[in-house]
Amino acid sequence: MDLLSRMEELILLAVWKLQDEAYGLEIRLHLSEILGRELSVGAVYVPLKRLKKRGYLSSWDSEPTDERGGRSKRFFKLTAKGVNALQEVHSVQEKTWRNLPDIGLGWVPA
Amino acid sequence: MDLLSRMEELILLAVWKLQDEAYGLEIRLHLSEILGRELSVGAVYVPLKRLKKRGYLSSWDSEPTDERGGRSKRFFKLTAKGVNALQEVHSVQEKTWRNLPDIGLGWVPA
DNA sequence: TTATTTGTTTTAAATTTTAAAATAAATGAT
DNA sequence: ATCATTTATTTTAAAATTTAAAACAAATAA
Repeated sequence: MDLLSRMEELILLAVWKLQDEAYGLEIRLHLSEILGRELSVGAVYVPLKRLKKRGYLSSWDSEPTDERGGRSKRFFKLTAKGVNALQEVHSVQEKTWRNLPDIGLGWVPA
Repeated sequence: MDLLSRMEELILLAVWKLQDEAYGLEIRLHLSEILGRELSVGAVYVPLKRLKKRGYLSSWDSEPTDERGGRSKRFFKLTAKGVNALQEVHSVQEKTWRNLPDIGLGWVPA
């Protein structure tokens, strides 16, 4: 089983966090804020499609809304497999970030 | 400023952890244990070289040892820039993994 | 009907990852 | 001495991922 890539992790976590508002442009906005830089549209939509194809996400298309430009949105939701994959990276992160020795370079993680 | 990729993060953390034993094959062994699967040699050496070129790592070549096959090793050490980059991904991980709502899929990170 | 807004898709280049083969330099065995 | 084995790094090419930009689609506003 392969670990999620960085972007895949960020996108799955964004879907988790955004709950009922997890669709492409909103995910992009959310992650842009967290990263402190503008993500391109493709940087989100391309991996979203891949994650769905691999069964980490499910999706459904909404009805259009009556706002200006309010097209149908494709909403995403984590699958059990998606949660599992997140659990795996989390476990690796736990292992790698724990018990780092002091090497006198000014910072040790909390 | 771009985030470290997953593999870059893992390698920098391995160098940190291994301290005086941070060279290619040892890093590979260490990460293979953590990931629970065999990493190819290139999977470690290729990013190591890139991380050095970008200034996240410094290196020095040891003298050969008197063990069977004990060639000179290239040891790596984190630079201040490397620690900084780790600090950045750590900060993003903090933000993304904190306050995830319960979505009833059987697991919420500690 | 034309412009603007919100949203998704496509595409192609750049970058990263991976596996495999090649190379290098050491000791052990015959 | 020569050959085999071991430890170690380099190179290479294919596959996969990331990214930016352009294209496309469908809605409301003017």
